[in-house]
Amino acid sequence: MAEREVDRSVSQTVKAQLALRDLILSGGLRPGERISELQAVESTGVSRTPVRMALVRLEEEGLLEAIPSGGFMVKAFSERDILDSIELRGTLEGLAARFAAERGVTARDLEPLKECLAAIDELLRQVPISVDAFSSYVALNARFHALLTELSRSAPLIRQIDRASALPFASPSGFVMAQSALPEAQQILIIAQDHHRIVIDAIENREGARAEAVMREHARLAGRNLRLALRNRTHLELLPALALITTAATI
Amino acid sequence: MAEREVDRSVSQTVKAQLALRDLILSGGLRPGERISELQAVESTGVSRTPVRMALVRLEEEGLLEAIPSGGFMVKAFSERDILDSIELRGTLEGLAARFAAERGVTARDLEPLKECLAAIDELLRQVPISVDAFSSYVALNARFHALLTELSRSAPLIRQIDRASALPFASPSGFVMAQSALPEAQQILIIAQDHHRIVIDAIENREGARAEAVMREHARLAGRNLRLALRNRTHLELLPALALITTAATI
DNA sequence: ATCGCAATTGATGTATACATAAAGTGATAA
DNA sequence: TTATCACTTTATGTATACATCAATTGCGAT
Repeated sequence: MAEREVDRSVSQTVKAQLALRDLILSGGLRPGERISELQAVESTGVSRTPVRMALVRLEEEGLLEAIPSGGFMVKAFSERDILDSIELRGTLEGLAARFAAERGVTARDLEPLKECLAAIDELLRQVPISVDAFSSYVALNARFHALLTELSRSAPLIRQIDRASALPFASPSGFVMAQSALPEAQQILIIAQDHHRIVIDAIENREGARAEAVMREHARLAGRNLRLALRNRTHLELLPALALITTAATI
Repeated sequence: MAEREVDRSVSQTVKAQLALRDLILSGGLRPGERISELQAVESTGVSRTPVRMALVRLEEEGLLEAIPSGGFMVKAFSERDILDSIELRGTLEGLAARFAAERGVTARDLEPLKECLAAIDELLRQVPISVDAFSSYVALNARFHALLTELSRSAPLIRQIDRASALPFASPSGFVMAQSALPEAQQILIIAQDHHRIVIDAIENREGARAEAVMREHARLAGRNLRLALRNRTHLELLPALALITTAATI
């Protein structure tokens, strides 16, 4: 099989999973539409077995829904679903922050978090934030959230947060890029960074309730971003997962 | 293939999943032990394809862990892992209760919940609680928690709670049976039922914070049950999932 | 013209064969 | 006696063939 130069270092299953996820998030499949395995075989270039594996994993991931009679379809999400998913993530991250505060962390544990904080501070120093700076922010923000989650030292919680953040519109950086065209952008990033600073301070001082509350509020910034982006209808193409949102307008 | 009368109404995948889950929870496989697919084929009587499907689903369920070089092994849990899983479920159920309170529910929505409440009241009226009554309680308790979760009317949250409760030791009724031999049994059930009553009252009065707090505390009863059962080492055989707990003693 | 039944088509669920990679074992050399 | 290398065995990952079930379409009867 030399029809194309495939990277044999990754398994066919992973390849199918990535290809199908991209296809779904890019809107190649409409919500509610049944995904035919044969059609998926054609799209991905792998055989049915890894395709089936990928479909099962994407269902667990939340992007697909099992059809009772068999097979899978693309899941549809309402705006409420997305806001709930964000609130859910905030609740879980709040629990992680509380665990970290209550159980205590060492100065060494906080080091990478504080480096992240400083790097974001550096980014926000430029007054008109460039698009490149937004991309850097997304990466740093994702790193900060991952480190904070690990600070809980709770494997079950880390696992659950990862699963809750798997949905792209529920992830900590899901709607940051949507801000890049908004005038409120800089203010929102400054507020978010203040949340970051506060949660670290609360954890250092072992203030569990404060750490939990601020992380909950922090997540709600993503909800504000979503509503702003939907209302202004600006740069919606920057939000890949928006193809899955079923609004009254699209029906 | 007439070697045994198999129920063809359920899929082979489901059959394999149930059989393997029972095998794991009953301690047939030791934590950390690699699950051979061929061995699983022998145990379940189905072919490799549905076995592989079942293994993937059990991994997503949290009972198995993927081995980097391929295949799966039985996951090991510490006592801390289990307590964290319970706290996690309590946090999610608390969020569900808060959603229900804040968004409001109709009297019709609460009807089945109150019937559940009354049925449990009836059960607790007998002074020495029989083992049968404990079994009935487990069923009613599971129903109450499921109904309460649905009261949130949030599909993403319901989904996440189901996933968090999939681990048997994290489920609302995971450690109830362990109480059946304890003298504190009746008191704990009375306290639990009081929590049930309070959360309904809070939801009716749209007291979101109260509903959330009481559900969090309610989940912690399961943690108390676990610690009691582990300390007394009594009727541990009633707790199927205990085979997965890696304590200092078992190493 | 419409409703119902049957047949055909196409889907998924399952089984198995094959290839590849990893792990374990044995032998040989230091 | 121990360590290393090679070989064998066995595992998983993948592909494909087959069976079964559901859905759709077409034909016939009312």
